[in-house]
Amino acid sequence: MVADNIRRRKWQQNPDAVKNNILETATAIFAKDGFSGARMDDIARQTETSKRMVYYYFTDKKQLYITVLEAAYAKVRAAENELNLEGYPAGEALIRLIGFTFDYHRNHPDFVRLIQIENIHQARHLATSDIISAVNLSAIAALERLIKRGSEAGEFHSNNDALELHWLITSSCVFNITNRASFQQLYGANLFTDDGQDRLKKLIISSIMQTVLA
Amino acid sequence: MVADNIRRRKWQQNPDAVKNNILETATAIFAKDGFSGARMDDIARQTETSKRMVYYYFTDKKQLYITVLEAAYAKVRAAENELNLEGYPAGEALIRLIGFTFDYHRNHPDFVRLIQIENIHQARHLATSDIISAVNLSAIAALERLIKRGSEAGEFHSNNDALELHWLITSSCVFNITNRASFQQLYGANLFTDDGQDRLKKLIISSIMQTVLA
Amino acid sequence: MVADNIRRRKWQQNPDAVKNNILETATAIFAKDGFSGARMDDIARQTETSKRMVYYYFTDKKQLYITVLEAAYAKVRAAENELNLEGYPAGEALIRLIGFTFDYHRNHPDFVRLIQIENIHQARHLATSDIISAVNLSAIAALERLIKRGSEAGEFHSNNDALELHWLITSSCVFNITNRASFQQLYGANLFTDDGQDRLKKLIISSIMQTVLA
Amino acid sequence: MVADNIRRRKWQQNPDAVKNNILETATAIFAKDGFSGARMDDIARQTETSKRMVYYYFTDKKQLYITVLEAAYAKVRAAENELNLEGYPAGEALIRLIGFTFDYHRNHPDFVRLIQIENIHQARHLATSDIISAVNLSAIAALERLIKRGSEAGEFHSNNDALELHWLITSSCVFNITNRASFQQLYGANLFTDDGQDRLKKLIISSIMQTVLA
DNA sequence: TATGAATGAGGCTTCATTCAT
DNA sequence: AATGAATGAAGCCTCATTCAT
Repeated sequence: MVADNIRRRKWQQNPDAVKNNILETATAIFAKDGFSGARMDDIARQTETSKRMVYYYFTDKKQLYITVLEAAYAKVRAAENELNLEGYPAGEALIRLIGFTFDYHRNHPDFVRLIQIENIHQARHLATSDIISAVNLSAIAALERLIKRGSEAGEFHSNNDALELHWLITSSCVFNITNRASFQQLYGANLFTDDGQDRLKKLIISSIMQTVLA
Repeated sequence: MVADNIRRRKWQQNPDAVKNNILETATAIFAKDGFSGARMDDIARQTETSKRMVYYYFTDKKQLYITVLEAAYAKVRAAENELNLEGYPAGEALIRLIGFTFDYHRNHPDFVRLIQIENIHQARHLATSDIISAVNLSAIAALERLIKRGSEAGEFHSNNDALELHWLITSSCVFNITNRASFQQLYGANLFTDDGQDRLKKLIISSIMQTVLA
Repeated sequence: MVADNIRRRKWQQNPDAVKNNILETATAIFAKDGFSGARMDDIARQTETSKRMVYYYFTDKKQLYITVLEAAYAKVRAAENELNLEGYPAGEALIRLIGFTFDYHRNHPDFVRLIQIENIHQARHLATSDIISAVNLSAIAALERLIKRGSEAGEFHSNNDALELHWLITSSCVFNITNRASFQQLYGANLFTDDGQDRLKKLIISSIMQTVLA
Repeated sequence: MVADNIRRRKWQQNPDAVKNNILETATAIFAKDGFSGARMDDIARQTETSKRMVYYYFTDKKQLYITVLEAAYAKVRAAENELNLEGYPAGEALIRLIGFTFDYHRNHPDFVRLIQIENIHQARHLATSDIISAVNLSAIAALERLIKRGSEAGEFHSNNDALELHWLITSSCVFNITNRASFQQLYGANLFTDDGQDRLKKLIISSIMQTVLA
């Protein structure tokens, strides 16, 4: 606002700042309006640069969208790495992982919405991104190690499947965000207050832990 | 050409058939491409009538979309009524309900996708539809009765909340459809074969039943 | 100019007139500016309809260009059919053919320019048009029959090749138009007055006839 | 990277090399895509320098194009000087000139294509170039001397006009290149094999010599 | 009720060029 | 002499919708 021109200058010759600024704006708008619904003009306008710059750095709408998607996934990985599941007994580690997953999705609704949008488009863009596969496979691998640890320690029963478990955990955590609007519309806001969310988190943890434990 | 004309004439006598035809086509296309992604031209072309008729009967894109949504919800209600949960002991009834919910979503992916799309648009259109609220509230009421029965019979513990339970059941069943594309893309198709789906269904049932049972 | 609205109405519901109007305008502009140089906006503006109509009937710039090209070729065929070479002794028929070719190109500079443009683009669009091949092969066939007649009558020597002859005739007639601008620029306008053109026509006829005659 | 820097430095010491490099690249691209079709970005990218240098040395697209055109013409002049027609009897000299013209155009398709492009743009840029006129007038002068020699020697008849003859020779030689793409597309590649080209060259020589000789 | 023709507004993208260093 | 970043103007095309019959 203050001295728009000066701010412009600041961007100039600072490609990464410009790119990040565009990416953040685009993330919000794609998450809000979907791929087709998003307008390149809107994105550009909410950016601190020009429409031309969006194309300069991201080529076209589709590339921009893919980059947004990749950046969102990269952020999850970063967060997951900080969890340090290896430092806890398997049971506790799993509880932490479920809690983290629940919270992460809750705190990053844009990320969840992007995946949802991607699914509506048959995950066509995911297909072309190596980065994204990598992120996710590493998450499964971590869970596999965790399960193995739990089984060997006698904490977990021996039939747990990492992918299925991941699916089960993710399903509720994702749904919690993706269908919040329709749920709230139909049944009121009770489940989405802080209290309600705590109850749901405990519900998920309890139902999953009982399934996993020996 | 002649055959074509005859078919055309058939429509002319039968407005409801025309409307249904348009509605079915629109359902498929909205489910496939989302609201913004769907093209009125595509819908009209895949219809057995003309574009003008689509507007004649449904006014504009938004109205058409809302009608599609309402029609989808109406179909669920019809299906649920056939379940007759009252005829079984509470535990068995709940297992049947979860199984039904899983299967129903699986068999009606377009319905699920429409709700997803609706959520991406903040359930704005749902808000305007009375039909839809009604359908859902009756589902919760049925579940409440079931839980009460289970508690009274000593089968279920006494702290189960119908809405939370509905949320938990629905979450996995919906996610199973909505995020199938991205899951498959990232982790392969194993979970989505008939076998894989059976395993997931059992997983949900088991995790939920252990949470509910006394 | 007079009652623009009324004229608009006249177009309405008269697709062929609209299409022809667009095609003529587009022919002139593509001939003048080349494919890349031509502006869809210019074409639309010089049309008696709107830009939207151009796309409605011709899909995109490329399709419009191809249609223009095909229409131009179709016109040549129509003209050639009126020549009735069969009605003259071979020698005279050939002289008429050369003269016609010279005059036709001279009178249809847009046609020639279109072919030139097409050549600059490596005749890529010609490749996709069946219509155009057909037109041209029939021209060669006619020349072949003419040569055969001339040989059998002893008028022509027996080694004439239709395709080579066609090439030789066409080369000068085409060049006369395509390189007129640069020639005139460099050597003045003398060759392109009516007199000059008559001299050139005679020169071509004489040089070719001497080559063909026995 | 290191090697790249070294190469860059080499240019820095050698402006003419940079200019030539740009000019050659630009020649090829203008010849391939026409004026409007050529992209400054493409030219710059295929260059061994940067886009900025293109503008630094050649101001803008139009100037670059004109310079390309002039450079192409300059090269023809150099070639023609090596012909030394004066050393042969007029008839033989003319045959050599036709052959040379045919071959030269065939060996310099880019040059021919540039002129073609120039003609499509009404030779507007040629108009502004003194260099180019000079080149061409000297060609006519040489032919004039040749004809005069032939007439005086009784080899040629006395009505030959240098400009018309130049036009006749050039027409086929130019057309051979400019319309090769469309010809090949429509009638196959036979005329453009080495054999085919020899036959065409002989055809031109024969048809022209018969016209010129006494 | 039905239809092919028509359309304004707005979408995405690309161009030649210039700026700050 | 050299460069990567930046840009306004203009290009092509598509959308939901309406009109005349």
